[in-house]
Amino acid sequence: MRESDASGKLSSTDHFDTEEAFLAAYKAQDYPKPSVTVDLVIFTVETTDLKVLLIQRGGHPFKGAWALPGGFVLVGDGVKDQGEDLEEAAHRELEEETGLPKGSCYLQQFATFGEAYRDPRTRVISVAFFALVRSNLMELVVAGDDAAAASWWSLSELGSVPLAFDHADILAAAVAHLRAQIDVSPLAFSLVPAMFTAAELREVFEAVKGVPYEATSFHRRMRRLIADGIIKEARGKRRGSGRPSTVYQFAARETKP
Amino acid sequence: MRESDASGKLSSTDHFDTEEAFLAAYKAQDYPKPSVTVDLVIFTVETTDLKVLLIQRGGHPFKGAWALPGGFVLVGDGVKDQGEDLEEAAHRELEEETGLPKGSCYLQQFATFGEAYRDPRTRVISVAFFALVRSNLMELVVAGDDAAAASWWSLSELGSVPLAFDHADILAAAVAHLRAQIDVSPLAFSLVPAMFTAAELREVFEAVKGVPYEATSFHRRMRRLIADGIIKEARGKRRGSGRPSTVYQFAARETKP
DNA sequence: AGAATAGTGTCTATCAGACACTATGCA
DNA sequence: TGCATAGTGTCTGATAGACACTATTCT
Repeated sequence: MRESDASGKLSSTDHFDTEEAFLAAYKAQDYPKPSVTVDLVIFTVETTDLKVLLIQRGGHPFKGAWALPGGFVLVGDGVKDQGEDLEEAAHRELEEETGLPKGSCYLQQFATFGEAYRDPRTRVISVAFFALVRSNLMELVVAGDDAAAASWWSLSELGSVPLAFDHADILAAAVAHLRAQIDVSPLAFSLVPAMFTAAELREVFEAVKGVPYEATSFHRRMRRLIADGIIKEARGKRRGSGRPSTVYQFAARETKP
Repeated sequence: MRESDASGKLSSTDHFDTEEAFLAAYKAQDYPKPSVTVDLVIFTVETTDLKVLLIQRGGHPFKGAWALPGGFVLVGDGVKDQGEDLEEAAHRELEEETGLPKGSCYLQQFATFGEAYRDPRTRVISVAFFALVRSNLMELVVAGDDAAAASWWSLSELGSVPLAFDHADILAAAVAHLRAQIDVSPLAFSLVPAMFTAAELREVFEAVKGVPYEATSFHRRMRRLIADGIIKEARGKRRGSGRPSTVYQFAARETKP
């Protein structure tokens, strides 16, 4: 079956001697293709709560329902111009929906959702990304150039809100990925401001994992992060209602002397 | 931009009162769409070596080069018939390429590769899966109904073999996912026969991680797996050139009494 | 008996939770 | 001085590596 035009390769090509000759003669066939979108699960942490940005749909289907931001991957004409990379599409949608420019947020693909009939209109395959917005940037998020409303939702209050399409599944998968990765990756540093205290970093872990962390064990963790060169102390102290706290910064950029 | 037909939603829909009315009137638009394929990284472990199944391409582009098995996702007409799920497509390709029926192998999506120009012909977005073949089933793998050669390659010998398309990247990502997940998931039990010894399971970990494991610590791990109800002892002993070894089996199906 | 493989006991190092304790600011 | 928050010291329990030791089969 693979060698047939319908499911194997794009066309019968064995009679071309060189790859150049083949490509020059190649014409894209017109078999049915799915639409491909990127969907974004945009996270932030505010007051020990993990929050996600949703938009309210203005049109059918699922008119009025809340949904993940997203949009189509632009593929050009598919031959001379193959369009934008998936990451480019995700960054473009992130900026369109939130106003946050590329580079201000961590963005990572985590799964692809392509079940038949997940969109009632036509076959749509959606590559899902999660974005991490530092808590101090959360305020800057505007509704985008979209007429629809955009707002931050706590995960806890989302239990009773039906989301459009299979977006509840996508959101659940994103949370699972974030929870699994935060202990073995520097993801947490993308959810705190560039300068942060031990308590702020701990609150990020608590919000993501949904369980309290021992402040004392967490200080040990901070000391190990310093010993390993992952973070370092920054100048100054953060003053609050008690003893001023040490301020840290992520050190990954300075590890190369 | 999202509200325009080209990049926002599939069509302007705000003038429909109900979702049913909208769907009845909906016609798929004809914007450029990418081709979508599934690619398979099929792993097995033989004699402490992690191996992957590759096929040799019979046509351009990359004629003669070794590549991951894969093929197009069938999407029907995209409206009344939206075609097969991504997992179905992966299972279908696995059976076509190896003769291994659905259910005999573990299959999991791990990433999607959609960079522009990764296929010189046209825009192709590929959802990558890895499959785990039990070592005792490895022999049953036939070349499939494809004329091209299929053979198992050790990861170590693949360093000098250039793969087609971006398949070297896909393979590297698959190995990274497998390595990261094997310690925190039951994946290893899909790489050994249904009945296995401690040494066989240990060899799977060694092959996947690429480092030797202490046999003594590994026995402790077996005892904990039994205590946690993950595995259980099977009847009989495996006889070899030394003391016969205990035989174990995965217990996940029997945890519910 | 000796080789070969399976499996245990025990010491040690590492790390997390628990909790008592000290440190340093503010009102 | 009392309160609030930051941060340390230390005990305990769980787990991995190292290694000496025992167990069971084959030749």
